[in-house]
Amino acid sequence: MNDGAKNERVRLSAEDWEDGALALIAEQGVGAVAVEALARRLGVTKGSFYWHFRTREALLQAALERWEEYGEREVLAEIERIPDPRKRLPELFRRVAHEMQPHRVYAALLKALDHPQVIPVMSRVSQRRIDFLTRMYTEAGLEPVVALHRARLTYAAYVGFLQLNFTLGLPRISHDEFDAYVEHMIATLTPAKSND
Amino acid sequence: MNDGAKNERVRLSAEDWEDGALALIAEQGVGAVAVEALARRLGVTKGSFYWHFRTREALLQAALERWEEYGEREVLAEIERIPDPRKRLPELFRRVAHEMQPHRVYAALLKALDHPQVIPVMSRVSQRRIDFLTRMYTEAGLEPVVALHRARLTYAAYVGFLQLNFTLGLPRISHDEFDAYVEHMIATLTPAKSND
DNA sequence: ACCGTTACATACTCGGCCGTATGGTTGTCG
DNA sequence: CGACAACCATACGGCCGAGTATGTAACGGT
Repeated sequence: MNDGAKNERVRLSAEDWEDGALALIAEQGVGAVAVEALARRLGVTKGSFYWHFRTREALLQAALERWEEYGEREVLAEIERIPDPRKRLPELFRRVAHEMQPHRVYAALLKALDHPQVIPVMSRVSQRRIDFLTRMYTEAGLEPVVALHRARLTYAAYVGFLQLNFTLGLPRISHDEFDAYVEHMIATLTPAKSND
Repeated sequence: MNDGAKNERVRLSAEDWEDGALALIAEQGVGAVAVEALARRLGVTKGSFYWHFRTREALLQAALERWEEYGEREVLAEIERIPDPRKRLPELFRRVAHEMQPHRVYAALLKALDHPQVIPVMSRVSQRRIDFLTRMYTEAGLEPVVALHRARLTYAAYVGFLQLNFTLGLPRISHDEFDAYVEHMIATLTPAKSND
């Protein structure tokens, strides 16, 4: 079917531009998504771009929606397959902690919350994730109200961690120390095994 | 002495421009700090600006350093005067939770971490605050390593909260619910009173 | 009263980036 | 093999914001 070779002189599709935009966002932030720059990056010129998209805004919109679509999904589904509800959250934390790539886009979008286009996207994504955490905490035995607060706290810690660590480069934490930090998080934020 | 009337046609000083820049940052973000816009806001023109500063970058630099200088200071000092170490952190949390103004600049700067000038400033400020938290946790009875992790977690939660709540406007949390959230944070992150 | 310094106005240049216009090339299908 | 559509290049117009050049008004000291 559609062979997806992305190198050499093949004609581009709208999706190629969207992927390119997302790559640029991950590397240099939303502000770096300029038409001519992206065109050079893809080995073509503006003329091509304005055939696929009416405006730069349209590209950003499409790219963001594409990212929102293709986000999480697998991870959360796998977590829900774990039978013991109390083992889900620790597993989720460890899983999330050891993938770096998906976070780069999210972190870049956090830095770009002045651009009005990204706000609704980030709102929806964050809200869904907090809802998911709330469910997990509830099923792990917390009262509904407590679960909601704990979910917010957890997700805030996640967001803040992203900012502090690879946006700011706070003293390059070592790999072992990072693992210890994750375990500390689990111990602090996760309901203890013996509890009700 | 120096009458500080900021209205009407008085001559401006460099500090006035810096304060104006900080106000603009708090309201519309770092990107909104444009020379001509700021000049209009102050009732003058560019001509004035380029007398006080060599470049726009210089203004930003000065404004950021001014903010870094005039930051926290009183709050942290007051906290340290509380005799019982275990009562300090809860008090700090409640204090911080009920001031909104100082956070606006910090939140705006979080959204502006693509601008290379703000990164070192934010790094220093964040690092100092984490160090402070680490000391507080240690004095409250935590092991040094645990205290460091807990401090990072706490500060990450703070940063994340800012992003999620008045950068994104996640479902406008009510005042009462917010207080409950803060108490939940204290209960979760603060060493229990009976413990060692 | 004068004069230099401080503070500001006005009018320009210049570069970056968006968007448009138009013409050329590469496919593919009857 | 011609024709129509998909895809791209080149060239241009225009806005916006930074920075420069230069002239001018207020002030403070002597």
